Amino acid sequence: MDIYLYNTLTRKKEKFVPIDKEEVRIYSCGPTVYKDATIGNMRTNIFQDVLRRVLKYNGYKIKHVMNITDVGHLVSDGDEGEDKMLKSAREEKKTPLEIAEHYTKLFFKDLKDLNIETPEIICKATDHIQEMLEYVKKLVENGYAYETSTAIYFDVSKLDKYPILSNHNVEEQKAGARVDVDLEKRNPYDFALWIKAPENHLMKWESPWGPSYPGWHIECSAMGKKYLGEQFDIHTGGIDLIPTHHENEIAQSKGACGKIPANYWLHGEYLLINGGKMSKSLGNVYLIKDIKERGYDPVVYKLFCYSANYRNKINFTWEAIESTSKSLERLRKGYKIHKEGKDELNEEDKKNLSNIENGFHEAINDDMNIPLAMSFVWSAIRYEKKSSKIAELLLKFDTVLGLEIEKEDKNEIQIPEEILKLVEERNIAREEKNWQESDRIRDLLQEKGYVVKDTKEGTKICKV
RNA sequence: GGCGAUAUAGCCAAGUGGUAAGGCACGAGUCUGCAAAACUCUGAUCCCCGGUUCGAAUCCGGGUGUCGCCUCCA
Repeated sequence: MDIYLYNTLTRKKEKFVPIDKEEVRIYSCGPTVYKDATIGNMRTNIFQDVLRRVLKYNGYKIKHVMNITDVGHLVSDGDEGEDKMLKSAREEKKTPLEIAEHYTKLFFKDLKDLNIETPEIICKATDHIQEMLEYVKKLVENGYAYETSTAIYFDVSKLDKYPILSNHNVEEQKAGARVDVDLEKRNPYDFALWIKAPENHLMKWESPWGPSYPGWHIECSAMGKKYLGEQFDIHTGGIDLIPTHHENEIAQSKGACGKIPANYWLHGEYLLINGGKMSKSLGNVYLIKDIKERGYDPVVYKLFCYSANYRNKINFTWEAIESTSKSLERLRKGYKIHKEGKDELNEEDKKNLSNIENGFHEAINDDMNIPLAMSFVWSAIRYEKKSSKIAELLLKFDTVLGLEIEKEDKNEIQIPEEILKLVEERNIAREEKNWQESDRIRDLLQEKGYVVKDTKEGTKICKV
């Protein structure tokens, strides 16, 4: 079955044809490890993970590279300002290395919590200084870069076309150019490839231009080329990377190798908080940690992201998380019921299930239409006959969704002795039809944070 | 000001020419001593106006609203 992906380069949904028939090569722009990753960042990681899983579902092998930016990402893209790593190091009174290690660790913890697969290759910018330097030298040799008193700049006017991903008009922007113009820059859109380090700069390396450090965009070009070659299949990132980072990455590749590095450019839309932007000043920046602290399985957040297409904005509210939490619980329970189901499936059932499977496959192959795919998952869950065959199908779907559908409800385990004793007392009262006493104990349990459910299989208890 | 996105039931949302997937909530029912849970059932003609068409949520034109980017940001 063909796969279709929306390509930012052409602004169209295109049939996906990999360079290599068996292995798909993907590059994803990873985190700048100077602060906590937000749930917004994680939305992008979730979409990238779904992409991997969909490709695998279709039988492809994956070679997926993700970078860790631990140097070179400046506070301002005007190439003024401080390196983000250094700023955090100063503020937290740690070394840049400590900062990077700390936040890298937290980042991978989030990925694990969300059941996101780790890319095959994780590469740190600071481990590839030589590759980046070579890349810059190449750009200078090819006539695409020039030196100023502060940095080596990329000359965008040397390209046949500069903004090719985004539509902004360079000429018009020039007219309204900002005040803090670097007079040594030839064009307003020229960006720094390599930056000369001031005297006391913490992170710097020897180079033909003296002690210096890389610009933000060069790492992805250099590492992408090293691990995936001059041209690979898919490049992903958040939508905000389109006008600066990815535009500049393409510029660099065209200058150094004469080609656009990836055939398909996929971008994940933003997550909104209560209908607006997530920002520190509004105090609405949430982390995966916050979701856990409210007692939700982090995977709930992942399922929440599945309610909309990755190319549409999605609005985060705690109400939505609560609603999604119920959905996840029902999915997992539904799976369990099928797993233990003993119904025989006839030809008719097999045909129905085959239709569900096809519908799911078509949906995920259509530019990862997960919301539509989920409707087929629900059809399987709610299928009237209960059979382990359906459970197997659900597990197959979960290789794409990664919802840990087979995970048992934690609440049914680990109930304290004291609580179990009260439940026992209540059951005795119920047997004696002493409803007053049994209801009293039920209220007491409620106060202690537990809810009882009297099912046919006996009384069950779980945390509120 | 420039660029872009979006407007579908109470909420989230799929659907881009043939009479509206799915999830959550609400309501009804089954079950239960009651309750909860579970299960079943139930709801929209698609922002407004005009046009194209046998036929439009879906195409075209105009309008209105919301949001994002253009400075760092996934």
